[in-house]
Order: sequence, then C-alpha cells, then structure tokens
Amino acid sequence: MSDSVKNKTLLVFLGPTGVGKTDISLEIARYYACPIVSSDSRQFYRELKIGTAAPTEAQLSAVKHYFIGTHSIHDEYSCGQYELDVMKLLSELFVENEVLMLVGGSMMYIDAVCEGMDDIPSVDAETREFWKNEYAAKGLGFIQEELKRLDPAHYNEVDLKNYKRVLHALEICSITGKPFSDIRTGKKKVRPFNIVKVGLNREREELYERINKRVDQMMQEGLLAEAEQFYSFRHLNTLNTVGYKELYEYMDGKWDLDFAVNMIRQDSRRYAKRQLTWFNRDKEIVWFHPDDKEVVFRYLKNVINK
RNA sequence: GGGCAGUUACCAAAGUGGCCAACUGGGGCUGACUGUAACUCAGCUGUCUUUCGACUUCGGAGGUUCGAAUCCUUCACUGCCCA
Repeated sequence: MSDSVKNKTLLVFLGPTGVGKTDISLEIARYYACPIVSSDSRQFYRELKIGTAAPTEAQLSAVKHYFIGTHSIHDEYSCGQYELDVMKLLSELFVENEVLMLVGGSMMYIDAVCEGMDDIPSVDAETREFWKNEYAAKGLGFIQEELKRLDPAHYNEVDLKNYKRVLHALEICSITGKPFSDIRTGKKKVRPFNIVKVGLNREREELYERINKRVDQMMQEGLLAEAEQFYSFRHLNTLNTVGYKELYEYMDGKWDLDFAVNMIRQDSRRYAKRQLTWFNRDKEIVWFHPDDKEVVFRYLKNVINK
C-alpha cells in the first residue's frame, strides 16, 4: 500500500452479537458516504442469512457492503486469507475514500485486519485428517506428547487441554518441518492508515434480552427451514455455528425444538460474553452505547481529520 | 381425616453422626485464545479475606451428642395413595 493513504481512516465498529452494530454503522456509513467492510466471519456465507442476522437487501442497497455473502459454506476460508483479502480491498477503496468502515464482531478477524497475523501456511486436507485421526485414536495425551517432541517451546505455551490449539500446532509442524513457535512472531503489523476502534456495548441484561428476542425473531423468519436446507452438510465447520448447530441436534432427534431454540439463545449469550472478554483486552477501543448516536458522531468528528 | 414420601446453595441433585461450606450436573460469572475462531479450552460460583484462615448455612423451632445436613420431638409446607 502506498503512502498516499496515510491520512485515511478505518473506522472499526465492533461489539458483541446483537448489540446493534448494523443500525448505527449504516447511519455512519451514509454520513461519511463510505462502504462497509464486514468483519463478521459468518455473514461471509451467502447461505446463512437468517441465522447470522445478515444485513437485509434494503440495507445492502443503501450502503455498499463487502464480505457479505461472498463465500459459500463449502468454501475453505480462514482468518489469514481474510487479512490478505481485506488489505487488498482496503488499498483499492482508500484511493476513492477518506474513511472506510469495518463492521463486525469476529474478534480474530478484526485483529487480523488491525494488527496482522504471521504468515502461517494453510493446512492441507491430508495433514488435517492425519492429526485428527491420531487424536481420535490415541487421545489428547498422545498429541500433547507429539507436540512436546516436535515443538517443546510451544508445548510450554499452549493451552494443552485445548485440543484444537494442539492439533493446529502439530499441523503446522508437519507441513513446514519446523516448530510452529519458529513461525509465530507475535509482532503487530503497522498499517498505513489510521485505525479508530469504536466499541458498542450495553448493560449485560439489556444485551441478553435483545439476543433472546432476536432468536425468536429468527425463528419467525424461518431459521428452521434455512438450517434444514443444509442439514446434509451439518458436519461442515461453517455450519458449526450458533443458530444452526442447535437446530441440527433437534433434527437429529436429540433435542426437542423448544430446547434447541433455548440453546440458541444460551449459546448466543455465551458467544457475546466471549467477544466481550476478547475486546476488553484491547485498550484502543473506545466504548459507546449504540443508542447514543450523537455521542458517537461527535467522537468521530473529533477523531477523523476533517 | 388416615397412610407414605419428601423439604440441601440460583436450579436440579448427592450426602444419612466427625474426612462437609457440603459430590455432581445445569445455569451464572471471570478468563485464555495467531488461520476450520459464532471454534475450542480453563478457573470461580455461602459470606469476609490476597493467602492462611475466620464466620454463617442444609424448611422452622427445640432436643440428644464431645461433635448433627445426617439421630429424636414438634411445627410448617409439598407430592402421592386411601377416605
């Protein structure tokens, strides 16, 4: 990216699911006449509309959006690829725009844009399958020992009880022939534009109430039918998503519908909490209530060089 | 009216004389997390205390005992059965 974008600003609107990001960000996008880049890792998938509370057709035609419905649930996509794709897009969009918006709640995806990630190779299906099978057959203790052997430094750092983290480290060791920890630098990349992080949050009780209500609304809008369409692909990672995975338990006959819907509410609340835990670490975020639009506008005017 | 069963922390549910502030599960809270991340994982969850520990609890009241959630008496409530 050239120096020409150094006075440009990326407005990052983030917050827990259901807090009301879409509404306020549309108003701000219209005011600044800028497009919105989504950082919602599930709204990427065009098949998942209702369950991810994707922007409506009307909203999409009011403001130009990127990364909404751009991928299929069958696609292989990752955070690292997202970083590359978004950075390329931003450099193009900043030619015409002084201000751009990144809106969404997917923590690691937001960080990938704002801080960058190390260049870690993507894992081929064969390697993934190999370690997955090793884990299934020999258990957590075995893959822990393998990690100790292949990457003792990482072994001492990772959460060893978290099999996903252990597996991924092993996958990278396998592919590169080097310890995973050699590749991880942990260095933040400096972006050639300003980043303003706006956090949106509400009282916990209020947030949870909104989440609960939104789940009811999704059901009324036909979430069950939407999920049912992809029932045969329910094993896909992209469908291991709140709002879908619970309904598949119902369709598998394990839960009754009321229970499943209740679990969607609960899992949504937990997700919101996890998002907040992640965001709370980031001291660059300035927090607002989504209803205080005037306050946010005033803040932005102060922060953006205009 | 009679008989039986039950009442334990936010909920469910173990515990039936000392190892009990009380198993376990759920819920809740807090946190970790550099690529399948709306994933995955961890800690806490009577009160006070940073820890050691102290204090108040197992429906209410009273009693037995060195010691009670656990035994006895009684009251209250709940469920089932017989009238």
